[in-house]
Amino acid sequence: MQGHGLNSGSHPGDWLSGRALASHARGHWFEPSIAHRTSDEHGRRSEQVTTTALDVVGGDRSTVVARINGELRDLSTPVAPDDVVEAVSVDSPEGLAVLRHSTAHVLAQAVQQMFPEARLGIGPPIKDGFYYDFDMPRPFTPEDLDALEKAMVAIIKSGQRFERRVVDEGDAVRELAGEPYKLRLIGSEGGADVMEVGGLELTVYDNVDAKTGERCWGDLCRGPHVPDTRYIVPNAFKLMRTAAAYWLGDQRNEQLQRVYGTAWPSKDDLRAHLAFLEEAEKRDHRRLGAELDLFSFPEQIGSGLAVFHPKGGVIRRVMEDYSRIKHEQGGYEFVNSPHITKGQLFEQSGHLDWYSDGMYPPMQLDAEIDADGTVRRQGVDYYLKPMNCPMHSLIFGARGRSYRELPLRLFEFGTVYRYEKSGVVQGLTRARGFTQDDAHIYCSREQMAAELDSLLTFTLNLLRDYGLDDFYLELSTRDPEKSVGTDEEWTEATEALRASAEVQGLDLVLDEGGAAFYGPKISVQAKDAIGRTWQMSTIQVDFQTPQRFDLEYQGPDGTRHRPVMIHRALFGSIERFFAVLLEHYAGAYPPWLAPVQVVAIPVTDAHNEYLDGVAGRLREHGVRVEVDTADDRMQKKIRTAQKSKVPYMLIAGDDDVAAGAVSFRYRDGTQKNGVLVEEAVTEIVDAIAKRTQV
RNA sequence: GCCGCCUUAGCUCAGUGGUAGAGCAACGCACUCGUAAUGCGUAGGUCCGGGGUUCAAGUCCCCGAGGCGGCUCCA
Repeated sequence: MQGHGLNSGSHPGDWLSGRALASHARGHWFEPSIAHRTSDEHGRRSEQVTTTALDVVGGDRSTVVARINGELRDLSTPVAPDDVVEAVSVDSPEGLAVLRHSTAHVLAQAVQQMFPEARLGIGPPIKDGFYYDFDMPRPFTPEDLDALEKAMVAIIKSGQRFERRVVDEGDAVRELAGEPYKLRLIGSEGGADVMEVGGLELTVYDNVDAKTGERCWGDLCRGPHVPDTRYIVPNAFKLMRTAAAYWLGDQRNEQLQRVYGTAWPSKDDLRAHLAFLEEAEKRDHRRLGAELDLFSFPEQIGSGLAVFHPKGGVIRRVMEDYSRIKHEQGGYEFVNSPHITKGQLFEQSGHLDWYSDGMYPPMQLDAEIDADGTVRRQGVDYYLKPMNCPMHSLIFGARGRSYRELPLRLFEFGTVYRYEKSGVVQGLTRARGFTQDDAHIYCSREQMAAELDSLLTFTLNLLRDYGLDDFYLELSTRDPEKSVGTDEEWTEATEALRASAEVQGLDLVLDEGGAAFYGPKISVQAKDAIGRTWQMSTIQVDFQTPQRFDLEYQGPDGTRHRPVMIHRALFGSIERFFAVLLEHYAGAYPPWLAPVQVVAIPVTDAHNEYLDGVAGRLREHGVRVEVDTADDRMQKKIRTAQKSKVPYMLIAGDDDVAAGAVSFRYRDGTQKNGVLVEEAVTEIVDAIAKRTQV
């Protein structure tokens, strides 16, 4: 009972502000019939009938809040005759967020029941659920989560009402004397973003026992909430994990203990969500990488540094080969640059000043120091390169350049090393050594728009060739605080990017102020087979590097001009793209990418020789084929091949040998028997050439 | 980097402070079989590394490495 809290509500951007929030709400124009305005100037309840939003749109428990004149409000909100009242369903994004937010309150109440010393942080709804932060005497354990879930169910079943109460700042401060973090929210800390009190008033949501009317708990919160805790379905929420999190997301602040939960309108929805998580886990590239023998991270090499095994190496090589061909056709020229460089290069580029924390520390060479510590000869620092752009810029500047050479497109599979902080390294998606499919395009200001336009088309087509086809684009614009260059340059580049994006007819999301210091950026976001979004390609305009490297070309008028530089990586990094494709396909690659495209399975070892011949025919066409001559039964070989996710199994027994045929078994278990060898070869070679999935 | 958890055979995992286990994979032998596991056998271990407590440590404590989940970060 001692816990009074403020809830700052949600982080902006996590919900409600997302694009294209389809509303399931129905609109109602309230017709005044029996209602009377009831509030007197002292706010006392009168005996008159109060008409609330619930009266207008409620009754159905799937309606959790109302939108009154466009604002989300509690169902208990009184409405006036000319108010426009819409029901907001728990199935809508807004309604679901309210359900999750209310569930977060129940969690916080349960935590303070079990741990009276716990102090409240913030507890917003997020994608798929909610979290709540607590200052705890000790971290939560998995057993705590079980116990908290049970306590939450008890709270839910007791049917506490969420009651909104407006408080003035003085009352709020008194009421929340025991909640230091909430007090800090009431003060200026965190700003309006976190306060979320509508900018006008502070409100507390009290949890009131349905039977006794006793106030059980409360939290300062903008709301709105579901009418009572029974709107939360006891078996449709689950506490997922605990983690530490910095107060207000700032590394300099205290670390609080965060509990993540998920909550849904129904048990089936929860079950579907858990099934999705299970599917995602099955596809996890770290798991599949080991299962399919594609790559590993030997501890002896170091964190975040992968080795690719033969099967992973094949996939990687095919990915690179295809990309090379496309880049060659796209007018790129291929360059190479070393992995290490003197630090001076990164001083010139500016990276050493800004990003040295993210670089491996230098190797000092050639220094001579006496026994007494006197430096006899100054050494030179060499660094592993964390990016390729300075090297490409040196190539551009290696000789005088003509406008006739532009756009000059320099491409390299450039391996870079970044000293990622230990806690962020994650499989192939966040490694310390990785290879970018990196290119830098040097062009004139006049060429920039057309170049960006064709580049974006090139990018999307390449991604489509690898099997990704559901995209949206994100445009990151200038942060005036952290950027260089003139307004004119930025506007021109940003508009060129925007225009090129619009040509594609894809959704374009604005990432205000998200650009790097040197220029605006477009990134391609791709959805994978189970609907997860990955940031793939990035295209950045850079005015800064050409200046730092004093890059020039001679124009048709004979004067020197500064080129514009476009950075672009389509895979981002090969390793990361490898991981995305692996998860996208769940290891069941289309034939052109599959490390082993065909496994030939003899019914008995008497048919080995025949299948060796078939395999030979396939190899003539460059097909990656293996004959399984192991001392196993045929069924076992099928199982083995199936588990390795090979696209084609070719089986042959006496019947096939007699007919000069083979029998197909596909990954989905279907079969096609008695196919003449030549037809089988054609089918397989054809699918590989066309890069189709089977 | 910060917080929490984890690390036992190639993989997935059991294992009360008292002599290290299983399944799969590998290898050998037998079996010769028509669309997801034939049988029998063999081998495989610095219990992540180092230090400590203890008569005794895979097990308890400390330090380090690596991993996982988050936070912060991601040129």
